[in-house]
Amino acid sequence: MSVGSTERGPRVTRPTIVDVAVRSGVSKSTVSNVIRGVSAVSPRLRERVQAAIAELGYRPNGIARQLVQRRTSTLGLFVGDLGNPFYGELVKLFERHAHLHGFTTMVSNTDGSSERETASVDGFLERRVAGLALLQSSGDPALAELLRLESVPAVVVSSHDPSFDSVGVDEEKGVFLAVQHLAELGHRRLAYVTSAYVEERTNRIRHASFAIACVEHGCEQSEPLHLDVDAVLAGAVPAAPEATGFVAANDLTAIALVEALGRQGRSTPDEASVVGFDGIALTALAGVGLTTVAQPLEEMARTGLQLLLDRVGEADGPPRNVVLEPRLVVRTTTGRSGG
Amino acid sequence: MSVGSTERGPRVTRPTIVDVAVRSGVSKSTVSNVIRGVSAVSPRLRERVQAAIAELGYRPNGIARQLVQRRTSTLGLFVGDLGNPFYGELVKLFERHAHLHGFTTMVSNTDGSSERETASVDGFLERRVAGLALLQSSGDPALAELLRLESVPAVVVSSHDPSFDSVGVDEEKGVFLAVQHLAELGHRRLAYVTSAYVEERTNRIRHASFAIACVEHGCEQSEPLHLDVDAVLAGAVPAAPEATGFVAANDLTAIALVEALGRQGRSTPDEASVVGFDGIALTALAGVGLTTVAQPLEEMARTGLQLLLDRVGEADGPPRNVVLEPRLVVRTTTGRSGG
DNA sequence: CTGAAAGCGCTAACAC
DNA sequence: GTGTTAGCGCTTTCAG
Repeated sequence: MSVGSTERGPRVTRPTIVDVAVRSGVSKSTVSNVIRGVSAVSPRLRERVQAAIAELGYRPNGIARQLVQRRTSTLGLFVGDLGNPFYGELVKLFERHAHLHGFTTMVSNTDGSSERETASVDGFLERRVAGLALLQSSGDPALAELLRLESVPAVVVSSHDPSFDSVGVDEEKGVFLAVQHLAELGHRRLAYVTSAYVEERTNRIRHASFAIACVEHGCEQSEPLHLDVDAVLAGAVPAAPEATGFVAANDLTAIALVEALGRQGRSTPDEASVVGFDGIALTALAGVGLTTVAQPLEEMARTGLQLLLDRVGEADGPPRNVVLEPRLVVRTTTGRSGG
Repeated sequence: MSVGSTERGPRVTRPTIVDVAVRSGVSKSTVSNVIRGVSAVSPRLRERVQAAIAELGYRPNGIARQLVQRRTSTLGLFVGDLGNPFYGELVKLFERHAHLHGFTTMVSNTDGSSERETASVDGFLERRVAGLALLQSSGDPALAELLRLESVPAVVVSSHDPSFDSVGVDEEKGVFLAVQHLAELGHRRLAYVTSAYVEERTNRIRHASFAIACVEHGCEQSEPLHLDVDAVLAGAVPAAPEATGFVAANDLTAIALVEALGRQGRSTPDEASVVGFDGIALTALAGVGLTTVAQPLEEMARTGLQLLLDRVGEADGPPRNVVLEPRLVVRTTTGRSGG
């Protein structure tokens, strides 16, 4: 028989539903009924129970509930780098919506490592999460295979994956907008720039889209550049291709590129134009003024959660892949070719 | 009697420890023993059990385990704004260390709202988190009172709170370094700048420290400025005091300030010098080159987790408050007064 | 070294 | 309406 402390305040063992039942002179079920607000309980009893709950400082044990219900209201989130404001913002929005639906989120920062991913999946699965959201993943096929095997609801957010439910922007369109913008400004020689801060699959599709868009706009493609962002942060001055227009795989890479070009004496937008991808709010500020292809973060988070909750709610059927529209935001890192 | 599916692959009901026991012809306890790796189990049985586990694709149910053990290995994290890279980075580091210690983290983004905080505490408490980390909090005394009442281990990270275990930087020292730097550059008229993106308690202490440091360095204080960062992001041109040196309450505010000053035709560092606080990596890039007071994030996360785990491990005693050293990072938003 | 049995705190039939 | 009962899947004495 559990006792708990009769007084509120620091306690060793928390009061249980039985304590509440005893104190209010009713059965466990009645207490349970008032807690859950189901099946009519007479006002008198309800009041007594609520009083006992307040006096005891009782809090339902969610663990026990989850065990008996054989389901949790916990979602597992994978993100590559929370230090990237794009993902920080995305996690924040996703968590906000999840909270609105009564779900709590567990976060795993994977640093893009598939070992870390796998380890976290194990943890999440043992904790019986209701579903998983991959805000950024290593793309390791073993992960997809594992999730399918375990048949846990999962959604890919901010990227595309035909084998999962997913929501992301129209990558081709986004890159197209960037190239079109540069072409209209008179740039004829363009270069694609990526870095370790870009998810590999995303990088591939953006790069491919870049190549296509260049052809469509009659632009010449320079050698693509793989920028070492950390080195730039540390003060290095990496070489960059001789293009006048640059399309970066994401904003983080773009601002590092602007910095790197600056150190070579190639200032934006006079000597070079740079377009980013993501739409990080910060990039609007402090001399950055990055021209970029913005993703509809809010809508992405909302849609991603919805897709996931649909699956959690047993929805069946083939994967649904939602494609959102990107938007070009012109600021000050792009200008007419040749000044 | 639970059955589960005998084949691996999509399943409705997962195999339990009983399924494993039956399949390997041993008792539940023996299976439990091999899972937990405790109490010597004969190699033969262990092998049989492990084979059954693999064949069934069995995964221990953490929920059941947590229930019977009456404790979880889950930590609750409060953060005001994950979109602020400072906190994104902090959460990432904290989660990393927690993971290393076998803990999983649940995140709640509070937007500094104490209602949201309270709602999340309820959720966390029902889920019986082992401990709570406040990476940023509204400072609402009701929250502190609630946590004390519930006697849940808690730690405040990146800020100070005598009523909790906490780890943060020496705020006075940090602001002192900023003011000293400006004074040495010949600035005699200084202004303190804050915004809605600064935790209130942190703001108060930094502002107070600023006042003291100004006196110590014989500087004049202009009217403090409360900057509307979102308005700046949206393109507004807010007025700023006539000082030549500015100390911002954090980096986000600082870069918005640099931008706002720029729009008034007061470029940094020529017409005005700005010092931030936090040390967000991004501020090193792309024309920002923010001079700032950097906080030792990694050490903060590590120490914070350690303090928390000590409490989770029943450690008793008065609150421990760890104070870390801030470091001035001079970049390009500060220069000699008058050019 | 292995197994049987008693719960952890709660929900969800099913009786009363 | 309200109480009784049988578990959810696991750990943990305690016998054998």
